[in-house]
Amino acid sequence: MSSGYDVGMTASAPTPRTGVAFLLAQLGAHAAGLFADRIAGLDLTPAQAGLLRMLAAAPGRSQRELAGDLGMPPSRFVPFADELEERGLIERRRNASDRRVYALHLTGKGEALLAELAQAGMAHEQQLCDALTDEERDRLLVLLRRMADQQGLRPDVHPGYRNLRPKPKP
Amino acid sequence: MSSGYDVGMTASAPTPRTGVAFLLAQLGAHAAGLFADRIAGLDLTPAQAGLLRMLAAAPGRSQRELAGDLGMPPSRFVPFADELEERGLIERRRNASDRRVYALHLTGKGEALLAELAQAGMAHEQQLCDALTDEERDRLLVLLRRMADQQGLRPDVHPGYRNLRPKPKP
DNA sequence: TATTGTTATACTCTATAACTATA
DNA sequence: TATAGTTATAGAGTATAACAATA
Repeated sequence: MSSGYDVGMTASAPTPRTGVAFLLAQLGAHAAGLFADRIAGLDLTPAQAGLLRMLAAAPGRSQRELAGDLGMPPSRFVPFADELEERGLIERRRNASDRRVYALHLTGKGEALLAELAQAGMAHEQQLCDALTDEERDRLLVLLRRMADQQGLRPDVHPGYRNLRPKPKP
Repeated sequence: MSSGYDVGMTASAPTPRTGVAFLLAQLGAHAAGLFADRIAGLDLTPAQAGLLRMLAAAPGRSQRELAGDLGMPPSRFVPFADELEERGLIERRRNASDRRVYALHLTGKGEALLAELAQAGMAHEQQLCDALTDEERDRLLVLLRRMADQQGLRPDVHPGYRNLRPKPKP
């Protein structure tokens, strides 16, 4: 096999499969994809789920703040929030003292969906950690938390929303 | 703080920050982003780097095969390969026995760039594992490999190419 | 007739930049 | 004048499907 070429240090590719970095990227994309598929059953995209969680954690923030945390421009946030509002999951409330801003809140229906989301999240976690014992999972958690911390990643809020869209149903 | 609502199990969001799944997605996206930034200095996108590595590991494959492994339709692969060919990094060779297919190969220049890519990959790995001792990194590697294996992820080939484009330079 | 590589087209998404209403 | 939200528009990127050459 292996026809032509071989200039000096060809060898078996750089450091791809071997390294932690590659495995993290691979597993991370895999995890995000599985999660997207799972919550598609709730008619939610990862970004929508992210907003619901953010509103539960800190209600009443402005659209611009939320858009910033989700990594999207305000202009894109508007139709994004529109859909969730039309579905009765979130609510825009005018601020009396500054009538330019909307304070965003979860509705009762939104809270209920968030509970379903929690269950989906737990099942997702189990599916992903199926190859690990409980003790191993704990040790993994410690290491990953330390890495995330040292890399300056915020404890909550957006992994790689941005480019995840729902899949068509063939 | 924390105005309105609180329907039963509101609490502090589902299982986001806590779980392995979320941390993997977060760290994975972070790692992919850092790597993209780094190799942008070599005028390469992650997908381009992926193709170079694939050609080093298994030269002479057809465009359709490669496109499939990269997760892109053949129609998209054509201009993708065109650019790399114009830059003199890869080479299309007609198959004499079946003149429909092109066998793709790295050029000498491509091999040289691959060596630079290897260095970038090693620096990337170090940057990401900065918070870990060597022993911890080894233990992490064992756990991640086992997870990836059990999840059916192929040992090499594409993490989350697809949606990673180069950034504009402001 | 089936398959490789290629081109063309139509569609989705996105960011940029105007616009309005409040301040 | 500056800022929150909104709308409009134009551009990039994509997949789908048609096409040509070869089998």
